[in-house]
Order: sequence, then C-alpha cells, then structure tokens
Amino acid sequence: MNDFEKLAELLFPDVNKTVEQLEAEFPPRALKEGARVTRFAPSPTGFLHIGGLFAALISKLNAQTTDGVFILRIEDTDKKREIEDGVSEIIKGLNAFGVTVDEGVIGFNEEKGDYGPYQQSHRAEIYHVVAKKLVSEGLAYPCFCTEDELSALREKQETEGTAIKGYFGKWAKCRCLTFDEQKALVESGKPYTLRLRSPGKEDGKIKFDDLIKGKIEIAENIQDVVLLKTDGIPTYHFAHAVDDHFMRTTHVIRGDEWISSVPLHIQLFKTCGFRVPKYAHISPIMKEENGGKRKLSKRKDPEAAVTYYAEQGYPKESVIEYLLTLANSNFEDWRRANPKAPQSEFPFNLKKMSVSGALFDLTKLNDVSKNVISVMTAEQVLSYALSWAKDYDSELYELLSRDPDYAKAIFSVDRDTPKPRKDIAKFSEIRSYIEYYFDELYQNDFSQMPENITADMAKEILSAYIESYSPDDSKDEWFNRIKSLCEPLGYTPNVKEYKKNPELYKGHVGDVSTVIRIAVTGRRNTPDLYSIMQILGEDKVRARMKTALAFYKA
RNA sequence: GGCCCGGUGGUCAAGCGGUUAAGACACCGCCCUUUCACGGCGGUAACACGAGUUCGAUUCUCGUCCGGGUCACCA
Repeated sequence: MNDFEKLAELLFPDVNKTVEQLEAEFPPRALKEGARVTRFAPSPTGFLHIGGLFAALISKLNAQTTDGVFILRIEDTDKKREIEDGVSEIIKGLNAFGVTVDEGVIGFNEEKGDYGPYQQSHRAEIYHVVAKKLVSEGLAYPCFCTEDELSALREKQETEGTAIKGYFGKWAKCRCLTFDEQKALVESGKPYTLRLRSPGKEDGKIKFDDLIKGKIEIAENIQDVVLLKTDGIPTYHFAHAVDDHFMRTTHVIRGDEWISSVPLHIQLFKTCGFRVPKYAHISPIMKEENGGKRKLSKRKDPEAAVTYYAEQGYPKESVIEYLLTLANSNFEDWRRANPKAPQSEFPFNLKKMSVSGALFDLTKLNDVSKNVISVMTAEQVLSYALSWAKDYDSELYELLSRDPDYAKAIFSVDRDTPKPRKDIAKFSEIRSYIEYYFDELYQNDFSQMPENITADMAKEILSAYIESYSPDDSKDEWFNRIKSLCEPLGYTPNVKEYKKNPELYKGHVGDVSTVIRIAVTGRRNTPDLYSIMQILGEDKVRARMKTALAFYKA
C-alpha cells in the first residue's frame, strides 16, 4: 500500500464501496440514440425564481423533444440556504406550471427513478466513494488550513499583487504535506477539507463548445478547490461532477453565472475519470431600472417569484407561452401557424436560444396571455376563474360556483367565434370584468354618460325602451327595436347619416344603445349587449332600467 | 482590477459580406363597427463609437465605450 492509499484508508475507513461498484449500480441509460438526459438542480430555498422556471422549462423541453429524461435533483449541501419545506415549495412551483419531472424528487422524502437518491444530502456515501478513490490516486488531499489562515493568504496575495489569487501551486501549503504529517494532524482531530490536487497549468487554456454561447476559451483551472467541506459534505462543484455522472446526465443546462467555473468542472469530470457532459448556459432574465438592466431580484421585484403569476391569476399556459417566446424567437411564428396546438408540440431548439439576457416584459406577457385565454373554451375559462378565485377571492368564488351555467354563459359571450375577444389577461382582472352580471357586485353608476347625452335625453330614451323591450327577441329583432326607437326621438339609426349631417339629429343609434348599456350594466363599454341582456334575464334587466330611470328623473 | 460573455427601434428579436434592415409587443392614425374588443390597412422608431480588411460592411478583425457574469469550506 502506498502513501496515497494509506491516506485514503485513514480518511475514509468506513468506505468500502468502489467507484466500479457505483458504475455498475448506475449503469449508462438504455435510451435511443440522441436522447438527452437533463436536470434542474435548485437549492431548497423555497423560492422558485422565474429564471429557475425558465431553466427548468428549457431542460425539460430538451429531454422531451429527444425522448430523454428530465430529472429534478435537490442541491441541499448548504444548510444555510435551506428553509423548512423548501423542497415542496419548489416542486409545487414547477408543477403549477406543468413543468413536471420524469425522475427525481417528487415530494417530501419522495422520489422516483433508479439513479437516486436525488437529494444531495442523501448521497454522502457516493461522494465519499469517489473522494476516496481520488485520494488513493493522489488526486486529492486533506487541507488543514483554517479560515483565518486562508484569509491571511488572500491578504498576502493582495499586497504582493500576485497575478492569480487563491489556493494553488506554492500557496497551497497543505498540498505537499507528507503522509506522516497528515496522519498526525488527522489523528489529532484537526478539522480538514478535502482539496483537489489540480493538474492545471498556469498558462493553460481550455476550449469548450457551449450549446448556447458557442465556442469559449478560458484559462484552465489551477485552483486546488475544496471538494469536501470540513463536515464531509461536498461543495457544489464536486457534487455536480459526481451526480451528473452517475445520473448519466448528458446535457447540463443552467444559468450563465456558471460559465466561469466550467474549466473547473471539466477538470473535475476528467480527473474523476468521468465523461464530460455537454453544457448550455442560459442568460438571465433581466429587468429594466433607470435605463439600465439588472437581474430580476428576489428582494426587489415581486415578479421574480413564480408565485406572483399564480397570485395574479395568469394561466400556467400563458407564463410558459411567454417564456417560450423568449426562448425561441420562432415560437411566435409557429404559434400563428398553429393557434390551438398544445405547447408540447413546438419543436424546441436549443441552438435558437438567445445569447444575451432578455428584459422581462409584463406588457408582452399580458398580450400573450390574452391570446392564450381567447382560444380557451368557456368551460376552461370558468374552471381557471374558479380555481383562481377559490384561493384569492372567496366572494367571487361563491358567486361563480352558485350557478355554473350562468357563470359559463358569461364566459361564452363573443367567445366561440372566428374573432374571439381578447380582454382577459389574468384572472385577478376578472372581477371587474364581469361584475355587472351580479347584483352583489354591480355598481349603480349612471353618471358616466357621454357629454352629448343629457339626463333628460337618457330619461326619454329609457322610458321608450322599457315600453318596447321584449326579452324573447332574436338578436336582429332586438337591434331593430332599438333602431325603431331612434327616429321618433330625434336620433338616426344610421351612423353614417349622422356623420354627414350631425346638425339634423340629437344623436345616432350608438347613443341610444349607450344609454341602455349604462342602465343595464353600469358602464359605457361592454361586450355584446344583446348577449348580456339574455344572460341577465328579463327581471334583472327591467329592474336595472327602472333604477336608472329613477336616477335620471331625480 | 484579472478573466469570460454580450451590445440591431422603447421591449423581444430575424439577419450570417451586397436586403427598401423581417416579424411580434407597445405607441399613433385610418377603416370596420350600436360601445368596447377583435380584425384589416398604414405610420413613428434601430445596426453603440472609432479604425482597419474589402469593390462593398449590421455582418469579418482590432481598439474604445457601455452592460452583464465571475473570482468562497454559497449554490
């Protein structure tokens, strides 16, 4: 047994498994040629960032379009970041937007798949097996430096103005400890981290091909980075290499803040004897502020949290649809050609991802969402409205569920037509949109008449209309009735005629309709009035007109 | 500061040496129209700057500027 092997035994006396055994335990996946295995690997902070959702979506799409596998792995190697039930929050967030996983963590202490465990805190043994192997081959060593020593080192490098800073080469004082020294220190109980003995050279360069950013050349890693912290838990870097190898990840898709550690990661994969996965780095979603761009901030921007969209009542398809427009610019063309096709049919292409970070545009989201909702059926809209209201507006929920047919009729107005209305972007708007259908919500505001219509005129029109109103009219009969009211009262049924000779009339049929509209709905602008009156029914219509009439008489 | 990435209208973006520099959102105007919305038509608006290379640069090279990222026992 050489010194390295002796050291490995000293450091990991309880580790008996070998890397070979792990390889057998987690064999390469039997997937078809070209299938991609991707993963989303958040920390359980309980906060799902819209950028995280975006990355997860892209990863899922990559797996889905290649008949691969999409994994959810939880990176809980830092207890400081973790919050109670953080895992559930993340999963809930993902599921709320339909980004479901094929494999990995699916609930509290619940997972599926043969490549687990999928929570890093449960994988200690696996990391230690690999670590032991590295030590036995002289590729990693224990470092007994304290935090104070490390910061002293940093200061020294600072004052000396060394070109490269950090723990490497001659600065790495634990690198060259003899076995006897190491043994004494370990046996004395001194805490230690495990560091990589980096094979990198100071002037070395590494090239790699990022699937989104293209070819990148950076200095190779020379730092003897920490692999295992003093508590034996791996750092992100080490866990990344071990996990993505044994989970047989083919494509690592993540935020571009990781780009600068790619040289380290490649080095790690290689020194562990693992095949290097393909990398794709996504630019962050930004926000505009004072003319500048910055990353969407968890603290400052409510829209950074995925929960914001649920609270606002955006359908999940809307958020995904918008994210897709950011991801692949040809998505909108595809959508125009396939207005009703499910999003899963879009041929997503990683190569078409934008290289630079996009500003998140809520206005555009609203537009996208209006389109999404406009092609839904009334049943779908109602079911979304109900599920939103259930959580966020109990009064509205009550009213909508009281008479489902009535509620469905409301959402059917102007819907199933070649040119459906597009006025709902999110369900938090819906209350004001439909309030006049419910006496409980409806505001008797008759004072908002256009300036050209006086109270006397309104009174006159309403009185006449109440006499003539017939609830069983067809739409044509209904409108003809309104038109026939016009001439006796001094209005013209013909708008063009009015525009030609405005001085001959008090107004046109539009004005007459407006008076009725305001009486019935309390507002100047609504969808098709005939439909609204049909839904409201004779009793409500008459009651409202009477109330309005009383108002104008007063 | 070192290293890396980026910079086309207000926003998202096509573009791969020769284009009237697409399209979408937003905005404005007109048309359609009983209101609103939808829809249709039209409009305002862009290649960060400076040098090269070239017959010709938004496209290629270099520099400047600006923006972003990263330099931990955090991920």
